[in-house]
Amino acid sequence: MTAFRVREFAELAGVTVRALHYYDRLRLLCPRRTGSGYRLYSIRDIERLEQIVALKFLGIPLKQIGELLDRDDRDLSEVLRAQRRALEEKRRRLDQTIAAVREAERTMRPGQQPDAAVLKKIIEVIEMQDNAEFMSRYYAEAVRAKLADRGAQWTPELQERVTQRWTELFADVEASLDEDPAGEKAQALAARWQSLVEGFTGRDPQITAGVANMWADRGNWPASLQQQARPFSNPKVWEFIGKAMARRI
Amino acid sequence: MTAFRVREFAELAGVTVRALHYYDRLRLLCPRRTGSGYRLYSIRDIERLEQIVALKFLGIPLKQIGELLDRDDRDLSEVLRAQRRALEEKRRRLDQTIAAVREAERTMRPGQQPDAAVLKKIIEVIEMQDNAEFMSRYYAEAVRAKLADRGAQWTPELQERVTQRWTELFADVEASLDEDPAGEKAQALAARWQSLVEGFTGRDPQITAGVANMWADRGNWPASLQQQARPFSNPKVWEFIGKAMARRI
DNA sequence: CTTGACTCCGACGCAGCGTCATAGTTCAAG
DNA sequence: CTTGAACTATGACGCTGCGTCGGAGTCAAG
Repeated sequence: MTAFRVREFAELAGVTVRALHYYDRLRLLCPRRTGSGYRLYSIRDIERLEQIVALKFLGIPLKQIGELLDRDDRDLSEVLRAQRRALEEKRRRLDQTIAAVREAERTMRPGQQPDAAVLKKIIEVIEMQDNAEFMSRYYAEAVRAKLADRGAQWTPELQERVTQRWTELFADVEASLDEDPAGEKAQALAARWQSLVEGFTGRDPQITAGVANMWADRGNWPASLQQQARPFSNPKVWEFIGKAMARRI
Repeated sequence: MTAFRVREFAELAGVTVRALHYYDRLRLLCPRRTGSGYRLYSIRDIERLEQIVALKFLGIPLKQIGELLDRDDRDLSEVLRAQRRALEEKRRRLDQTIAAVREAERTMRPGQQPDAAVLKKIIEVIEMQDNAEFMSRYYAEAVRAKLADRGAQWTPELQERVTQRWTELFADVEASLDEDPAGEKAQALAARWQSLVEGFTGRDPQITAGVANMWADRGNWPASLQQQARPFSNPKVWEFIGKAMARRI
């Protein structure tokens, strides 16, 4: 039976010697040995190596590959499905990231723009991708607010108005959870959402401070909101709005 | 001036305390300190942090982010362009990977197929993606050949014929390097290429052995090939064929 | 026997933190 | 003032998939 030593085998197979050592140590691919300890690879080994490379290419961790190849049953189809889904999700993210960079580049064309404006574009996209981070935007605003001047002209009347707008919007969104996020109704809700965000956090710094504080300190939420069993905590609403906003890009 | 300690700041900004520690140690974001060493974050810090998060989101390494933010000039647009291209390339790869998994899943549906066949599908795609690995396919075949029976019916006449076919094909490809890889001519070349590969490596194991040996041992290439200043080493040819093959998928 | 080309194994490095472990700080309640 | 809970700081190891030494053994040729 013809056999190869690591170097030759590695070149033939298109991997590095180090990788073969590593697979050996992980018990993924353990060749025979000579009396003096040299590795000897044979035909069985190259087939197994090809399988390893193929699965690794799919982004499956080596540890899992080992289990897969040893229990040679139909785990594989399950793994493939799961991996494909993970890859597709990754691609969705990647697409949005690319869109973000394009947008940033476009914004930059004028040339004299400071980095800040460009980077904010990116941040917006980040926040749309993940509901948790989506929320963090308000926290970020909250920081600025706290640092500016706490509750300057944040009158109880204004607070009431803001609260009411958000409450209504949340109620409307909750009532529309089974709509298509790309559909008209959802897009209208997304537009309202955005206008609320911009209207209150973008214009008047004093009002910004007030809104931000409201978001930041859950304990300080007005009674009208607290009564609703923490309405802002309904993840479905955030999820829905996240999707709808994503379609607006 | 209002300031925050790590925990609060981290929650407000949507990152972890550990990350802030890490950014500090990398000199990316170094807040002020209290007398006893506690970190104190202020408004400047959150802006910088937002920029860091944005750039990190694009996949730019932290080290480079530090340099970018410190030299606050138009390096940024250059970086964005480069990063976008990298992301787009990544996306291309991802697409092909997903296609590979889908194909593998499809092949698997019958159920009784051994893993080997499924994984080979994936390997084919891997090799199309990267010229270097594309070449490795022949090396892989070479291993099997060497392990089978060296040079069984690999007569000099046959060797001459094979050599001539490949030589012709290489010459034709080299002459067409400025064609569109998706165009008719290129696709015809790709078809010839594939038929050569399949015709000689797929059918007769004896011939397979011979061809494989030819590919594997550069030193043994027939004089007719060696004369050509290592024609198989012209990376442009491999690149072109790689692209053309990719369009065939 | 020497030389040069391989081989072995062990260990550190990288990126970006997560996760203890150990020790000091702060602040309010008792 | 003390006590305890809740923070904070630093340091070190872990993870992935190897790349890259470094010291030491092996093998075939000259």
